[in-house]
Amino acid sequence: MPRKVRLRFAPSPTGGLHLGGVRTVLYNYLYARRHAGDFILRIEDTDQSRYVPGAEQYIFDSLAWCGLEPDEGPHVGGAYGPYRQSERKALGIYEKYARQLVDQGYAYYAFDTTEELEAMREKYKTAENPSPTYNFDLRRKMRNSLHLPADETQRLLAAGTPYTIRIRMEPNQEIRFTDMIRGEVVFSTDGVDDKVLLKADGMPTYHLAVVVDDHLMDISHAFRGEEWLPSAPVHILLWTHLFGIEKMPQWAHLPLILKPDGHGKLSKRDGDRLGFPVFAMNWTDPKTGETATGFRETGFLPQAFVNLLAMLGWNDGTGQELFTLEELIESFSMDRVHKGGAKFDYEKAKWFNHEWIKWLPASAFSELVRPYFHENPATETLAEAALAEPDEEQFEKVLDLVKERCHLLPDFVLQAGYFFKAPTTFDLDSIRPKWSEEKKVFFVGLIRQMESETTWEAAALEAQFKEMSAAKGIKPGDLLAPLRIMLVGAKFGPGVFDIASILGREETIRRIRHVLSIL
RNA sequence: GCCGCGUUGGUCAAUCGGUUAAGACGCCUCCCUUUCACGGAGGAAUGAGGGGUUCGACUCCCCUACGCGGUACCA
Repeated sequence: MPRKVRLRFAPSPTGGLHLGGVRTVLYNYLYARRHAGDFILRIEDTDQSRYVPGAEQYIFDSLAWCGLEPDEGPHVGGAYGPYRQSERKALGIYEKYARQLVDQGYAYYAFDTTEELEAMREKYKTAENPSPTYNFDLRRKMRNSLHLPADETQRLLAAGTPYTIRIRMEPNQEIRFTDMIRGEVVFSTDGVDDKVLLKADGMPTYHLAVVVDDHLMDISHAFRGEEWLPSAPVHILLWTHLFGIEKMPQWAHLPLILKPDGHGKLSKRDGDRLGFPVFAMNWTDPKTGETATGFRETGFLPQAFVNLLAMLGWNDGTGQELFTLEELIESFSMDRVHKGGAKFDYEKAKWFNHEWIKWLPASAFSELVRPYFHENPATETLAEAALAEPDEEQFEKVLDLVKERCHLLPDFVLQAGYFFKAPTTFDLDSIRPKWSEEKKVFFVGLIRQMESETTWEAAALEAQFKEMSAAKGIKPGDLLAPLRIMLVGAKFGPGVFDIASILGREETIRRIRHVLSIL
């Protein structure tokens, strides 16, 4: 029987979830769904010093916003819980395996203090080797159960001396594995240090925890960021010693998302510096109180956010760029994931959002747009009041009319705002140079005509307008611009008669009168 | 320093030994539109460098350069 496909996303609750993190979630999620498997969320909170309150909830909320919700996790439960490593530690899960490794001779006790380790690095640092590691060579000079007399080790243990458990890396061995993206990857154990497996506080490090939990949770595929590639040999050895290499999940190390300018991984600071979001949602650091803006609050549609992330490192080979989540699930495959990192391009990101706004009916996002209009100041007239609190149908009609002009949700405020609140500033400079008494007379006549108009449809309004301008011998174009500025305040927006028809008779006349009075 | 992973236009990228080296974003020109957009047509712009292998390399191999990642009792 083929193995059940099970993937996990395993973040540390240390802060906001950024682009790269969400993309890792997405690829795990897509692969799981593509193969009718399970998608699990596991919280790796083994570093108590870096734990940030609220970060875990933030992760749940971000996944929910993106529509990438796990089948199992701390907040939804599941058959493989608990899903927080701090809780699993309390159950003694990790310690048991760490002891087993010591008993088997694959790991050992190390009693070195932080100060001693620092001293060691300082002492053995040279120009050729700026960062000496605790490895097969240097461990001989340290205080551990491999090189201390047996009775001394016993004495230290009995005395309750704090210790860590380190993996014992034997030199000169080749470790290889097949990465789903990179193919065969080979390491020599010479370059790998004796990683700490169990910390002095009893918590496992990532290295031990990831192997133990992936096994216990029956994970079949593990996709993570490329920054983990160098520690893969440790994980492979652990799998070999503990559970058997044949049970190891298939690994894939995802390319990094890079800064748009310069070089390096995209970080939270780049967003502020370059003026675009890097987090899924707004994230306020509880310690500093600083808020980093999110894609959600910037006005991205979750569908667009997921879509653009998917394309950052993957494509289906056909040239298609716009995908729904369902389509992504349908066509996603790991062998089309890139090896090289991708620089994030905010302009392209906005293009994705624009495409999604154009593509979706306004009913799909009107609830997301409404809040942006709520800081509308008090209205002055009855007609305006009615516009300020439009019914859903009217509101969506307006959004559909202007959506092709909007890249981000807040753009609707400018593009649709004049429908609900009369403009307060007018581009009169575009009218005045060509303004004349004759035109004024025309508009006065237009108002009179409008007052007696029986229908209020765009087409009829336009026909009537042209008829009148012809009668006066004025080119319609010379009258259209002023009319637009009267209704909108500036030169943008859909057809003027579409606007007038939505504004309604009373409001349209009111706006024409107003501008006439200040001209 | 050492180890690992990368390198096609400004950016995202197709190509899986033979193409005039797609497409998209952005930029520019024109058309449509008596506004702004949308839409349409077109344009500028790419295989890091050097060796091989081959009848033939963007594609395979080696070297160099460059970039990135790692080198913690952080993940």
